Amino acid sequence: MTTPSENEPAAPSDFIRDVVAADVKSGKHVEIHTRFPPEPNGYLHIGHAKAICLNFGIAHEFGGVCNVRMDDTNPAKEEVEYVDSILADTKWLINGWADDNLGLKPTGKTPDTELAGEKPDFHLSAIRNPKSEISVEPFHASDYFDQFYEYALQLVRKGKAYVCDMTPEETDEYRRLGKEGPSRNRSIDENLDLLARMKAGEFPDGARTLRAKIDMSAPNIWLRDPVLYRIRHAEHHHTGNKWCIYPMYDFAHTLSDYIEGITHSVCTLEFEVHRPLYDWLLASLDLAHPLPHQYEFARLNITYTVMSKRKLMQLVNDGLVKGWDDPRMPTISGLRRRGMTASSLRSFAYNIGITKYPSMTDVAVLEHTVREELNRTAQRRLAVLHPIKVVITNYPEDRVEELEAVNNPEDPSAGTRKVPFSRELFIENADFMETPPPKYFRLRPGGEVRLKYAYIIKCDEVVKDDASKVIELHCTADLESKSGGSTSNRKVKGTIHWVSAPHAIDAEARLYDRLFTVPEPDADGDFKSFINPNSLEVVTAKCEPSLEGAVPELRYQFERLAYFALDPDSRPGRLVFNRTITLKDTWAKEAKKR
RNA sequence: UACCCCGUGGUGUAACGGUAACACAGCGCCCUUUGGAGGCGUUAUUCAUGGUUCGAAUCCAUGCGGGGUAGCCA
Repeated sequence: MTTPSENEPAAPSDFIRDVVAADVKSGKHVEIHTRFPPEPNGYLHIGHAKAICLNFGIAHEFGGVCNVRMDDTNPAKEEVEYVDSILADTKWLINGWADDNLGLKPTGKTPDTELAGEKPDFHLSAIRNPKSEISVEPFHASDYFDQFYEYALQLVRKGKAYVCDMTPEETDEYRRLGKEGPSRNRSIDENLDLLARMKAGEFPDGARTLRAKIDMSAPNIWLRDPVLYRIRHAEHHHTGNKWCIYPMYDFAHTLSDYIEGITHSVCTLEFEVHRPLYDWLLASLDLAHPLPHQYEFARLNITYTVMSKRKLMQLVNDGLVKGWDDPRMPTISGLRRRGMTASSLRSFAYNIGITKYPSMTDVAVLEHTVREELNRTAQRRLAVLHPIKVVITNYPEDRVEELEAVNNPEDPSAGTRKVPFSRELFIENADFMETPPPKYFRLRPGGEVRLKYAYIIKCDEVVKDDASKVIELHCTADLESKSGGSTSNRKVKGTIHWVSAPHAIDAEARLYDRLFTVPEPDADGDFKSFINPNSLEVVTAKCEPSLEGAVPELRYQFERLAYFALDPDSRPGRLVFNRTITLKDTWAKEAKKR
């Protein structure tokens, strides 16, 4: 019997949570409000999972809210398919943990105008744990386009923004040189007029921009009059053809945080140099306090994989994997299909911590976290991946025994099940060696091994085909050695798994391995040249009959082999299992030494 | 090149001016009807130099190393 609190790992501590805790203690914020703001231009990956666990973790631990927000200000790259997958993956990851802290909004809802002090202001509050009868959706930066435009006008009127006529190339050069451009000192009226005409669609793409007027000689590039709006005559997945000018990240992101009442805006390190601009925007507009503050942490890197959305998209588009949710992908949907649970991903996120050091996490940490949970929870089953036939010559042909097998030795409440035993069996090909090396204690000619839950058998005869390939083993069982019996105490060194041949059911087993052969595939050269050619092996497994009732919710340990999860490709009578992760195999290490 | 950030065992993190610790990985042993799990043990750490201090991983300076930014991407 476990209580919910026991299911949750102890809340971690890090420099960002320290700040939040201090802000709560000082009364700076009444309610903590974070946000998870992905751009819908790809699927979420395990790096996003780190960000989700951080942002939702903070909301959860401090009784606050975390908004899911589509940062959709670039119509050229974004699609609804991604919006849908992002929400689904996020919900899956926080399910049963931080559902109550998920901030969404009623479908179609946009900000309300309120009076903040003497000035009009815009707010959009989150509803958490929305009632099922109302339709909800994630927040969208594109829902604030009207407000953004109002704020842009405010900046222009204050003389803090101007319409710039330079080409992209000129803009780059002037910024590099720290030189002021010719349009910089236009009158406010002219800027207002030009901005209105930009919005009205009078100019082609790229003809003009709206720029913040800050300081072209600032040491920080992002303070050298950054672009706030650009002209893009493009249809937007959420706002259609309403706009032909679109706000840039810094402008939209900062004000989205403000509009949603975000208290702690947590992002990755590459935005660190943008923080002065974030603060400048908030300070330059007349906004009600308290204002949000930005904090940065290091993004996740893991060995033997790649993490950037661009590279993941290449793998998909080049057909190197079967889709965004291919179980070899580090995407949330891929890891889920692989059989990793949301709770183990959360544990992983807690284990790796939050710092500003650009680290490379050993994939072994992820694998360990997954094994740790699966060892506690997975149902044990007998299945043979690479079968070889065994005939128990002294066992009657028509006899079948139902043997009792333990479902989970780590959890007695998981109970037991019956497994049929008969004269003809399959065992794992690797569990027999004709001329074994030292320290090999499985089956060999003349040798003995225990069949788990059954008898000790002795290999009498090795049957080979014309090509000298071993195709069958003839063995005799010590009928007195049956597991659980009064004379079952005989010890032999090895115990192997098996499946009764006439009772076995076939299942497709997809044996996944690391996608890349090197720890840092994107360190140098073309990452695609390091693809592991053996990242997927498909075999027909011989499974104990109880696996017929396998369900996608459960995880299975095929004893002595690996953890498996049912794949969505499964159909009645045609099971497909994905290998989530192998058991740690110390024999493999022993064998490797020789 | 300029600006910003970061340097603690092999890897990832903790220690918040007071005995450098935890996890993973590695190695060894024990146990085992999963060569799994578990138990026990073990190897190995503050980038460098100087300064402040009774005392520095922690504060300061310089150097070195790594990362980020320099899109009308986010």
